[in-house]
Amino acid sequence: MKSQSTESRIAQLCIEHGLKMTGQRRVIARVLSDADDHPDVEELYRRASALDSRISVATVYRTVRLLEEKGILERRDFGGGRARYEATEHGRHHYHLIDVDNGKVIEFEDPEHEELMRRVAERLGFDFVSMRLELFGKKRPQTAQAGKAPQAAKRKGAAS
Amino acid sequence: MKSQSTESRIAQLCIEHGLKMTGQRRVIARVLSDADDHPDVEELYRRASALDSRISVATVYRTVRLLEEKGILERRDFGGGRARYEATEHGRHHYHLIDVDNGKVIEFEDPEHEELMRRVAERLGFDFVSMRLELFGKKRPQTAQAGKAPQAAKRKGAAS
DNA sequence: TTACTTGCAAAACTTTTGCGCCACG
DNA sequence: CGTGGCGCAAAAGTTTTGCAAGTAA
Repeated sequence: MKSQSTESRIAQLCIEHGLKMTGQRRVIARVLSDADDHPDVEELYRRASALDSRISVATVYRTVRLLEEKGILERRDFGGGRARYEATEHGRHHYHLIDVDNGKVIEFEDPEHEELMRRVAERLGFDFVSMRLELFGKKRPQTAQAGKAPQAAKRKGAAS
Repeated sequence: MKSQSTESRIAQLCIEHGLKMTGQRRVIARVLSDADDHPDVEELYRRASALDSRISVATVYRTVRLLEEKGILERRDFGGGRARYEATEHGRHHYHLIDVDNGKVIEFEDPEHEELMRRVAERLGFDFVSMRLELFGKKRPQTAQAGKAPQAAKRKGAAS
């Protein structure tokens, strides 16, 4: 039985990967564990700073890069010029539908998908490591869904 | 019957979209039409310059951005820090498998896929605009396929 | 003609890094 | 204690932009 801990889920993974757990990493790990969206570095820095002001943005960059290399995080590009991050999922994957009119991100699942991709990788002689799937769409006018001031997505700085 | 033209395929699309066809755009359009890989701006600039030296990199940036907005090009992120471009395909889509050990990109098809994604978009109340699918994998040692000096992929500057 | 496009160079941004100090293990 | 991490500020790298001049339609 695994002893319960006060560490966040991601902090646990860091430990399992043999990383030195500094105060800063613990804070960043908690922020990442609590996030249910796709923050960029600037946003992670903002949230981490709120918990502990002794954190620099350079450390956030170094940490997300490290965690990505360890496979704990995955980097996404939703087209706002900044990389965005979310925890790697094992098993139940989800994907992203980006509304091209406002940059909003909607998550969706598609259970068959990963198995499909594993087979593709295998057919090509590769072991599956990870994947990204981004779907871009335009909200359909349609059913009693009044337009909510559709504003063109700026190129820099899209939303969650 | 469509009259045959000396314009490249992409140049034709530019015209159909009502874009003013300058000499620079024609050259860039030709380079893009001829490319069967995924060049970044620097590479496009290199190829375009070889055809006509009176082109600046700023114009390449402006042009790919314009063509992406028109839906003529699609931007890709294969993790080298620079955006890469390829012509939008209608119908027979292809996807990308990136070898995590050396950054090489392998294309593959998966005919069911687009239809699958169209249905997902529809289910969520969106019209399908485009999609990206990137698969990351590690070459399987296996069958009489001797290792070809697997060198870790640098973070900046991956290959074709 | 006239609005749009280009080249050039500077600016804007995101991300990485060198260095001296600090802290986890 | 020693190796590795941190903050700071500078550097590096990519992409955008202001402006004056040129060009397609």
